[in-house]
Amino acid sequence: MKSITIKDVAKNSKVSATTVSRVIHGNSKVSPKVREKVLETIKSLNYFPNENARAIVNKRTNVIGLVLTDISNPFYPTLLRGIENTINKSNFSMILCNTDENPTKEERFLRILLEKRIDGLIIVPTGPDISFLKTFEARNIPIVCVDRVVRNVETDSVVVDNFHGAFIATEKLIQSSHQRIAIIGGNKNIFTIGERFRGYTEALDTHGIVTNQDYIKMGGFTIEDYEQDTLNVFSLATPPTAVFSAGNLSTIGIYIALNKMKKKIPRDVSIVGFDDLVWVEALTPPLTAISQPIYQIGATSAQLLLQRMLHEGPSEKQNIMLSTSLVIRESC
Amino acid sequence: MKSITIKDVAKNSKVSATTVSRVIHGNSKVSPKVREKVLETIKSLNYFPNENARAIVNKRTNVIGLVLTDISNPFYPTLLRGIENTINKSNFSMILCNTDENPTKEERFLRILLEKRIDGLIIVPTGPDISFLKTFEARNIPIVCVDRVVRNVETDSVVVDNFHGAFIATEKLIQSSHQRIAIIGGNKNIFTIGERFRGYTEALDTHGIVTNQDYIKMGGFTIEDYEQDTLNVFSLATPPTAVFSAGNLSTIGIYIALNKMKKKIPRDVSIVGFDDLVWVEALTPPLTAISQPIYQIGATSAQLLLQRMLHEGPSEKQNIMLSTSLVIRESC
DNA sequence: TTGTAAGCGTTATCAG
DNA sequence: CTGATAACGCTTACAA
Repeated sequence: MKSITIKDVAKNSKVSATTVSRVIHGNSKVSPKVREKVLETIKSLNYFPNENARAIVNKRTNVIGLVLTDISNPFYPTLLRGIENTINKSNFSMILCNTDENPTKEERFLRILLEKRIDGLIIVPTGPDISFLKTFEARNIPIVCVDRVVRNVETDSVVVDNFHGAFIATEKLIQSSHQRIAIIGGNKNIFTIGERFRGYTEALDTHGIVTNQDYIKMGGFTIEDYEQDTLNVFSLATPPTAVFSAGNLSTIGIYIALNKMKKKIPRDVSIVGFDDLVWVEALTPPLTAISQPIYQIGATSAQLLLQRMLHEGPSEKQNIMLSTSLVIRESC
Repeated sequence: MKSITIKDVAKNSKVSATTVSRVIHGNSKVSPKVREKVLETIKSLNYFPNENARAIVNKRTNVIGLVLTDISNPFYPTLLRGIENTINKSNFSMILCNTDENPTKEERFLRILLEKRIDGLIIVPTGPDISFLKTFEARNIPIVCVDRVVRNVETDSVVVDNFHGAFIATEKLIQSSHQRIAIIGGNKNIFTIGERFRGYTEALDTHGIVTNQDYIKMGGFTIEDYEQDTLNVFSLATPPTAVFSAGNLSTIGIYIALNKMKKKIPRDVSIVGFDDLVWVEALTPPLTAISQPIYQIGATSAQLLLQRMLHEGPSEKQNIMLSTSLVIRESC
């Protein structure tokens, strides 16, 4: 099954491969007649240039890698669209990899991406030290960290002010005169979650509320975990009167548990959640939530990456922090 | 900035490039000593083979294309994971493209994927006639259609029994002694939605209920559309007593609208929805829903594609239809 | 077991 | 404006 190459087009058009190549990208001068003819046979032969061959001579693949933890987390699809819509304008494609927070998987993916010679990388790193990124750096392949940062190599980055978001979320609860405020969320070792936990603690501190260790349920992973955490914390002798949900999955678990316990929101329990996703408005009552500019996070990181890949923009690394806002609904 | 190539490794190991090549994929015989030496210098030079160069000689990229409408639709992330986890085992990577139901975008992506010489394609086609797929077919690039099918080329496919799912959903409502049943959903021209609409109609027919055109709100696109549709249909002089939500976005709109109208579910209105996503259980009350084996749809299509790419399995195209099930909760 | 040389599909250089 | 020719990084006969 011989594939049609530029030579076939050349032969059929009675010109050289060079000429065909020229009409294809259209930079160089080619006589109108010849161009016409070539275009014609390209069509008739149904010829499509081989990007891999191109890549090897141009040292450029027009592909970027997107490495994130799990596209199933409702945060990511919007992020991805922000990235994709931005890079598409410059004709880049994207290879997607899900690490599931597993550094081994992550390294394997990075290796594959490197071998495919991607032009740039956008990554939500599993941890603060990704040694393989050194290899990218050494080859001058631009890296943008999103949502989390890395400390062993200097990269551009786009994150959100998780600390402040959590702070105002917790403060909102305090201002609604709550004193016994629980926090339910995932693993604190994850950068964003750690920041949110800090924000929660700081808000309590600022308002002179002593943190009750029993009200801290950090370390869940699945919705079921969060559901159980909620059940547990509200079964305490002195249960909290409010809860800050540090992530979107925990919000689901909390609502499920509270529904099962027949607790009315906000009468019995107030809630503020992190992440304002489409379905939180369908909850009863609609969730008061911290909203992140998710799409924009994606678009911004893609812009940063494009700048680097096209060698535009400043040479110093940029570290952008976008801000969050509180969307008040009826759960608090 | 010269990149390190196989020749550098060869030179530094005092062997030929051929030998290096051999130790890299490990098929051919190489003396242990030489192998050792080569491996060593590969490490010390931090050499990584160039997959593009490889691709051009092997006529194989180890990349597949995944073309879907919009990863933001909560149906897709799970589908994607089913695909990814399956192809990763065979060391394939995936380029993701979102068409937004736009045939022009779709064609552009397909062209790009073709030029990148992907080994296989998984696609949720925007419509029933995607002419560009002919080009893939002509080049023997395997295609698997997911969730929807195409009629102008023969492909493997994996779909779900949308008709039957909608049928039993509607029937469930009827069996709860509803007669005035509305349907709210997206554009009927989309294969899956059309099938669901058929299922709804057929169920009514079967049970001798005449369909009331006023109860049919098909054509929404955004959550706001569905919210408005709900508002409208329940403002009718003789409003329905139940509603079948033909998609997950419509479910969100319906709950929002019903909440606003202070309608109690299921006391005032019963609901059955299509798609059993994680958050439907957090709704009040939890949604009775048609569940699709989303992950499995993905995994199955990836398996089909792998078979073709590795030239295993039967030569006749396979058209697989997976079944749905009704998950009963409290909204009906 | 190892190496030489040709070839994969492009593009860039340099003459003409 | 057009065409040889070399080069990109790798693999695979074919020889040795």
